[in-house]
Amino acid sequence: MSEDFILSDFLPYRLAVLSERMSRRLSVEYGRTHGLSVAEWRVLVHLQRCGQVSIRDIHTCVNLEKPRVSRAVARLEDIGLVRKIPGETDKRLVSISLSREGQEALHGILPKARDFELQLKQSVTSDDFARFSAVLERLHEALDADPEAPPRPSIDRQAAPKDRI
Amino acid sequence: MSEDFILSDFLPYRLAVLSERMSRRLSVEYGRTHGLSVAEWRVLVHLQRCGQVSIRDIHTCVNLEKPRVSRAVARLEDIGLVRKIPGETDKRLVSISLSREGQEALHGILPKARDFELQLKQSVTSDDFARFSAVLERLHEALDADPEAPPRPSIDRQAAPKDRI
DNA sequence: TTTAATTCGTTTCAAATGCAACGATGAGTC
DNA sequence: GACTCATCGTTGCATTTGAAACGAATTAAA
Repeated sequence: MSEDFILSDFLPYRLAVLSERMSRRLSVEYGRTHGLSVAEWRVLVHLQRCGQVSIRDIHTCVNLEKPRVSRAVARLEDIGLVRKIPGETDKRLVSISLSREGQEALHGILPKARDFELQLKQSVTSDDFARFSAVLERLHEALDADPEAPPRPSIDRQAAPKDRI
Repeated sequence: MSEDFILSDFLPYRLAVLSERMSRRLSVEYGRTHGLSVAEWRVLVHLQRCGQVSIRDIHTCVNLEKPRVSRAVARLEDIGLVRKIPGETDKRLVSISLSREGQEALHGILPKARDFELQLKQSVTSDDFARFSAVLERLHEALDADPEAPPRPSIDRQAAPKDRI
């Protein structure tokens, strides 16, 4: 009976294993040196790129649940890496941005993150990596077409100077 | 200043997002219909392939922390999908295996899992997928060489008939 | 304007998580 | 055997998690 199902050949599992391994290795960099969690790391990086944003914006851009973002931002504010000021026009919104300390923390971490990614990328040819990326995109598209699949996070666009909160 | 770091281009993040999305979609199948968690799903599949195994074996094969495996197995036993009998020779070990109900549950789920994977794979050519797999392997190897990275899970080998607990 | 419906961020609460420690068993050494 | 050390699975416990509910603020509809 053709019942054999090999977990280690199963695509979702394989991706999960590699991803968890990679994330855990990366978290050593920002965790041990700065005591940051994955969520906090993502928030910082997003802010570095997008400037002044709302909780909602972070939520939709970095694939984190809203409460998780809220808590991560709260903690980052406690640590002093982030500023949180009430929205001007819309008082529901909160305007979040990097503090100088936050920028400095990122300066300390980003190079290591880059190095780590580079080390990974260098294990394959750039052509292979490009094809690899294309496959990732195709897999996303396959999920996009599946009504049961959760939505794909938005692209983290640099906010246009006038488009900021 | 070349400080721009684009999260959505960052390999670990990209893998995490795709993986989370895929796992979440998949969990709809076994979660909604059978009330299973990711850990429980992995345990069942591993048992289906490897027969009679210990907690330790599951732990090293399916990339789950030991307590998580222990609890997943305990719950699966409560539900009746799994048998748990004390080890014969070594009384520390526990021999875990699928019950008939567990096998039937898998019969209900595995086809859907296969379909889902097939749907994903069909979005790229088989050649592209093979290259993709090769890159995954190379990335694992890069992590293998990194002393800070967590170990890669063991391959889930079908236990030789005589090698079982 | 008043009312209803939405959106934003936070909080609540129950469940999941994972590290560390534990008791129990087994293996190695003397 | 007695003693130490390692391994197995479980449990304690503090933290994290996320779905749902919430109040506040805004928008849409009546």
